[in-house]
Amino acid sequence: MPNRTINPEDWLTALDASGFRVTTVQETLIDIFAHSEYPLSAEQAWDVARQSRPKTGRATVYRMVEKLESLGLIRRVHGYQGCSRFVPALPELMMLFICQICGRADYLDSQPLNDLMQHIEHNSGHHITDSRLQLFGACAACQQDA
Amino acid sequence: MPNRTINPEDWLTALDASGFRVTTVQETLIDIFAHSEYPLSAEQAWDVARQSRPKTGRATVYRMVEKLESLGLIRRVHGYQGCSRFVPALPELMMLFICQICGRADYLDSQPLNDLMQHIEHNSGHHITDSRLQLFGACAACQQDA
DNA sequence: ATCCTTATTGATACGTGGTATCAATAAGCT
DNA sequence: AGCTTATTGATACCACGTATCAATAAGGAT
Repeated sequence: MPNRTINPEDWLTALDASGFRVTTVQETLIDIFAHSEYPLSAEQAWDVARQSRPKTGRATVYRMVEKLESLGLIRRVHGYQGCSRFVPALPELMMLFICQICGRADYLDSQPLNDLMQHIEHNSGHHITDSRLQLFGACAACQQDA
Repeated sequence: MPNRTINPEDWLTALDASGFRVTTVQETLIDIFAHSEYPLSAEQAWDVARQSRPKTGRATVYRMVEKLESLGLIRRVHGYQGCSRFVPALPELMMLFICQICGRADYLDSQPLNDLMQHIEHNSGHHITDSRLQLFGACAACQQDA
């Protein structure tokens, strides 16, 4: 799904570097999130995980999602189907486009958004520390098919 | 909270125009959402509603929230405290700034966002039908106080 | 390689936010 | 005022997520 390659090894390295133990569940779940074609909820990831690792616990999946999010490796998608799905986080690509037809996420360069934020800071007097921009519609590929 | 006046009468008119019956619960809840200083969850609105109308049912509040949202009169805030709070919707002011200190929402003119979207449509080939931009930080007033 | 410590896990129970059901109520037309 | 039917409120229910806690397994020390 991401229009840039995600390397699961990097995520394991990041966990290790943060002092966490590297376990088999983690490897399983990281693989699932890093390679998913679509935004995944914890529940969905749990289903996938149990296919290859049946005794995986539900709480463990939720814990992993929380950990990956707090480490900035995945980020929440605020979509029409709710706000409980996650995609890999790509730091320089903060804008998400979600296709309402195929469900895939496209990552967009955030520079225009940064410019917009600076403009707003200047005009409003607010100090902006974080932003969240998501776009919805029909992706280029799905428009072709229609 | 909104930097523009909300008229509860208009909401009742909108409900009526859509063929819904106008009831006392509706008036109560519309007043609550239209006049709240902060984004409100259904649960919070329920608490407030029961102060003046004790036998108000929980399901009724959820139903009203859904109705008001589907009519475009309130909109969901996707914030750090979750995604279950709502603010009055102001059609021309689609960008929300949420102050992390006082919790208030500020509505910003959407023209720069529209320009950004057009730019992205042109560059990506996607057809954008909806957008959601929220900004977080410290509002001008709260910066003064600090 | 084995032992030891302790982070991590999985099972269970629990909590919260939201929904389905359905009889009772009350809009609003006649 | 009476009738029809949308709306309501109480209850039960469900889904998603979290707390608990004994069992397991990382991974450093020996």
